[in-house]
Amino acid sequence: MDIKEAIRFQKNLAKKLKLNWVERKVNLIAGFDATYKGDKIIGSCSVLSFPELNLIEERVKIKDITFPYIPSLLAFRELPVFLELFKSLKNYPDLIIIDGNGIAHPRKTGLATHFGIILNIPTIGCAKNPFYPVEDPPPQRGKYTFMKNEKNEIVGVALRTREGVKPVYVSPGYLINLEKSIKFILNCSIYRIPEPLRRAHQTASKLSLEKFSY
DNA sequence: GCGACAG
DNA sequence: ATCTTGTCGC
Repeated sequence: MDIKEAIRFQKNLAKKLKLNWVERKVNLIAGFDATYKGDKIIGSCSVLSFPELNLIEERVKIKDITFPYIPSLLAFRELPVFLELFKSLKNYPDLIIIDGNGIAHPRKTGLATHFGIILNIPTIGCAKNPFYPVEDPPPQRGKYTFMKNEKNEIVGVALRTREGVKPVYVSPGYLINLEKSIKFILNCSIYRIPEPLRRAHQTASKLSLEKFSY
């Protein structure tokens, strides 16, 4: 898969995009994150109960890096590890939060959206930095400002998950709308980063510190 | 052509 | 993302 093929793949993938949330009970939410160590990528997944946010299951997986980091093509770098992690889960999550963007992406197929379409599961993108410029929201928890793409369409928000702390950048991934995405991210957040993601990140970075991690 | 640009 | 410990402050 080269760059041109990847972009073509995304354009085709975008045809399958759906953002309708089917109302139902959410009991398990999983977070997926990745960190890097030399020529390896360490993927991690944490499954938490909702709304209690207790850790139910956790998986980690180390693989060789097979694609460079190119903005807008992050999925081709991180998705392989995530797919393996997902298959290894014994507890099937009702919703997934991904460290990255959903439709806040030039072709509306950020990592979270790509992931959701491939696995046919609801996903939300939650990034630590914005893909598009966005105004900072008021300092109170729960406040947000809209993020627009190059066509001036609203594709996400800068959301304050904690009083006076830098916001996170939320965009729907697949099978969920923006309002529900905001609601779930807020209900999962104790600190700045929503718990499922925070736990996955902790586990991945902890493993990357091991002397022998292959 | 130049600068921007998730992890 | 990564190179990296302690420290100041709510």
